[in-house]
Amino acid sequence: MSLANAIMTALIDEELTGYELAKRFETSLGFFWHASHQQIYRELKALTNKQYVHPRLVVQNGRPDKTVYQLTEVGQQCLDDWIVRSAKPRPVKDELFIKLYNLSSANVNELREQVQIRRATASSNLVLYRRIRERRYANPSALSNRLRGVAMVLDAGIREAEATIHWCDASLDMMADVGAEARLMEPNS
Amino acid sequence: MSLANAIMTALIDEELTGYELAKRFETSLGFFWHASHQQIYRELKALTNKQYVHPRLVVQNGRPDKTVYQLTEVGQQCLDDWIVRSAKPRPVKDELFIKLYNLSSANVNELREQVQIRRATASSNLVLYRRIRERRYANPSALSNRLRGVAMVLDAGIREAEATIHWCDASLDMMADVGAEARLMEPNS
DNA sequence: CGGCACTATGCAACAAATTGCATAATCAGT
DNA sequence: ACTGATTATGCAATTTGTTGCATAGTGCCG
Repeated sequence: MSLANAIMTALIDEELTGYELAKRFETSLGFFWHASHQQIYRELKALTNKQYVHPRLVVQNGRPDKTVYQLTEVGQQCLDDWIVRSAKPRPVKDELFIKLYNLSSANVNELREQVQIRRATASSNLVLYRRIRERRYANPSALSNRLRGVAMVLDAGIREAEATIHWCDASLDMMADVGAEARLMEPNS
Repeated sequence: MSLANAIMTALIDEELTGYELAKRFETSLGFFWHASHQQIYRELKALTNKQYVHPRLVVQNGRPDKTVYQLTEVGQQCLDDWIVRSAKPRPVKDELFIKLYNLSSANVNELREQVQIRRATASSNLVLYRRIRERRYANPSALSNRLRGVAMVLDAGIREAEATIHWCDASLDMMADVGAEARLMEPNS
């Protein structure tokens, strides 16, 4: 149900097409909630059936027509109700952690590489988030309530990226001398 | 596929029943990957079909018999192959973030509460993780390769919990004066 | 001795998410 | 004129995850 609410959130202050929504989920909103275009189109259909959003066909010259969706009163109401209900804890699912549970001299090089990739991703996210913050959320107390919430989420992204970078560095240190312990106790290799 | 690999990881150094696996996913392993018992039983069946694990019936006196699973050679091989392949980035899915995108004077109290809950959870995780680290992973350089990997994951948990706590505190500050902005611009409320 | 929690397993139905494919138009570059 | 990227939409199949239920024995508490 969260996806439905994420979509409705994106529709609060602008009408969007499925495609544009998918774009949002690749950039801004998508930093904190991911969804593919297939999910979005499917969900939009479901939301339309429930009358939570209203589709409007926009005829275009030359290119194929498109459908923009706007949030309805009922949709807004339902979103508001959802917001005040208790949020599920963030699910923990990180493949890399499972892999690290299997750290050995045989795979340490590949795992090191994967940690480096993670670091690079976090690092470029951090640059991006910081830039956004400077441009639009530099002074939180001057923001409207809604933008303040967005600033909080952005702040979470920044802190998480920072923590990830530090963790990667510490982990790379710890992996530096893995390999000394040869596979002596595993005669079958 | 990650669930399969998480299960096989848990089976590396002990035979376990489905039930015992489910326990692991509620505690140790479960701090970093969640799975319900239904998922586990289903996956164990699939793994058995693929010959990645081998079931062994243990007849019990009095209580019903149980089935313990052990990792096979093929399973181990397949796990090893998976480990060195690139890990998917950690999926971002946090309901609370979507809710915060909708911060307003109408819901600030409920959202504040939800942030407090999040803080409390992170805080008790932190205590737990730190205790585990002190007891078993205090001196990382003395650890075997495998345990070193586990220590890294634990470290990630600790850092994430710390970052979450700090974020919650900062957010609660930011939410302190939300509400001043009345809903003057929303006449329909 | 009655009830409740825990061990132990599993089905069925459903919801959510992923993967792969398919269409079809526009626009920029070679 | 051809190629490939981008806009724009969607189906179908599969996998993954959730919810609710069902069974059945054991052991503890009052």
